[in-house]
Amino acid sequence: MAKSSRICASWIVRRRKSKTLRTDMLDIQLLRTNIDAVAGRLATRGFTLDSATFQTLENERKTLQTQTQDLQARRNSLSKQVGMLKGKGEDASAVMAEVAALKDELEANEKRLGELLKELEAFVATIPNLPQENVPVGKSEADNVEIKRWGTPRTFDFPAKDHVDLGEGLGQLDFATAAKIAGARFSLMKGPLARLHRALAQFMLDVHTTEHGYTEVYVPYLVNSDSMYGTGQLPKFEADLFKILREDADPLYLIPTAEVPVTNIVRDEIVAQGALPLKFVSHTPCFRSEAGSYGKDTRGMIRQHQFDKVELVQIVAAEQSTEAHEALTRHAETILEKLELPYRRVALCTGDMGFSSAKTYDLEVWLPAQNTYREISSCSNFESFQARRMQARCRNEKNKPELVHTLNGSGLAVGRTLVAILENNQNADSSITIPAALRPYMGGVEKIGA
RNA sequence: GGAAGCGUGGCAGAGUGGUUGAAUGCACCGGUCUUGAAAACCGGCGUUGGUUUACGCCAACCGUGAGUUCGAAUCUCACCGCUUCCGCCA
Repeated sequence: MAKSSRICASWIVRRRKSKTLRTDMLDIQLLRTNIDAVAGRLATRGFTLDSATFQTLENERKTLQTQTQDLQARRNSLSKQVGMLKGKGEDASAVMAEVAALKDELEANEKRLGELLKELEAFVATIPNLPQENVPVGKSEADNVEIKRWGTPRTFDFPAKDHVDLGEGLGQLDFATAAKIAGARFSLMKGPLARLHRALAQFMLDVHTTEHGYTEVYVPYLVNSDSMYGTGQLPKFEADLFKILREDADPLYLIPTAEVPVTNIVRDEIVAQGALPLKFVSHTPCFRSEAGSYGKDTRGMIRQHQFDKVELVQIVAAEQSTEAHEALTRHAETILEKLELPYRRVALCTGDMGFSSAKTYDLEVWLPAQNTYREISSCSNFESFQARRMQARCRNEKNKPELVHTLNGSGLAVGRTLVAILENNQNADSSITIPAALRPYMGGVEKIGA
C-alpha cells in the first residue's frame, strides 16, 4: 500500500505531529456520547453547536472507517500469504491478483476517509472549551460577577494625575523617544522609574518562589509554531503575534506571554507519577501586535507592543485543578496586597471567557486617574483543553497516561503594576511613595522625585 | 557561513523488504522469597482508534510528507528537527 493513501484512525494523535491542523479542542468522545449535554453548556457561552452536522459526519465516518479497516485487514492477510508462498518457493500470482483487485476500492475509501477526518477536525476545532458549572452565565463583560474587593481607593485632596503626566513630569518616562526608536506603543523609562520597574519583577519572583512554592524558569522569548499551536495562539490569533521569518528555517514567533514557552515545557511529555503539581514562575517580556486594538488605550503604558510580565503556570492532575485555580489566583492577589494596591476579583461570565478557558478570574487594580478598576491579571483553568492538543500527560495510579490540567495567571503584569503604583502612590508635589515591600529592592529609597 | 552525522516504545538501544508492534537492558506493575527492605527469581507491561454484552478481534502509528512494492521501521526523494567539528561572535 502506498503511504500516501494510508489513513491513520488515530487522527487525534497524528494531529499533534501535523503542523497545519492543530487546534484547541474538546474530547471528541464527549461529543460522540453526550452531544446534547455539550451543546447545552456551550449555549451558555453563546456558541451554537451544530449537532446535526456533527452527527452526519460522524455516521459517515463510522461506516467508512469500518469498511476501510476491513479492506486493510484483507490486504494485510493476503500479503502475508504471498510472503509465505514465496518463502516456500510456490506460485503466488493468484493471491497477488486478488490483492490487486482490492486496490482501487481501498484507495478510494482511504482518500474519502482522510477528507472526512479533516472535515470533522475542522468542525471540532471551532468548538470552545466547556465552562465549569459555577461560571456565571452572561453575554459580555457587563455580566461578569465581582467576587471580592480588597483595599479602599484613596481619596485625593489634590487633582490626581495619570501615570503619563507623573512619569513625564519626573523626566523618567519618555514615550516620544520610544516612538522615535521603535514607533507607537513602546515605552522608555529612565533612572529610578526604570529601577522601580525592575524592582517589581524581582519582588514578584521572590514572593512566588519563596512563599508560594514556584520554581523560577528562564525560557526562550522566540518560539516555534508548534509551541504557539500548543497553547492556542495559533492558528486563530496569528494577527496578534510578531513573526520572525527566516530564509532557511521555519518562522519563529515572539512570545505574547510566558504562558507559551512555560506551558510547552510539558508538550509531548508524560510526566512521571508523583511529579505533579509542577509550579513554574517566569519573568519575561511579552510582545503583542494587538491588531484590532487601534484607538484603545492609546495613551500611556496600559497597552504596549512590549511589556514585562511575571507569569504563574501550574501543571496539575485533573482532580486538582479547581483547587489549584483558587490557589493560583490567591498567589497573584498576594502581590497586590503586599503592594497595598486596592483591587477586585471578577469571575468572567460564560460569554466573556477566552476560547480555551473553563473558568477565568480577572484581577483588576484601582487606577485613580481613570476612576475605575483595570485588568492587571487574568487567572485561568484550561482543564484538559490545552493538554489534549499538546499531548501533555502524566501517569495515573494505574501507571497509564492521562491528560494533565493546565492553569496560568499573571502574577502580575509588571508595566500595569508600575502604572498602579504611580497613580495610587502619588503625592501633592507629584513625587511617588515607594510601597514598603519594594524598598529593599530600591536600595531603601522611600520616594521618587521628591 | 562551511563539513559530517543522527531522528525507533517512559528511557537507553537492536533491527536494512515478508507472520516485526518491533530483540535486549533499565524503569514501572503484580507475585515468590524475606521480620522488613534490597537482591534474586517468575509473570505482566506502548499509544490511539474501530468493533464487541463480554473474552476478544481489527486498523494505524518507528521525525514529517511524498514515492517504489503484493507487502516498508527497513529502499528512493523532499522537508523539519537535533548533535558534532571548523569559522564568526554577546
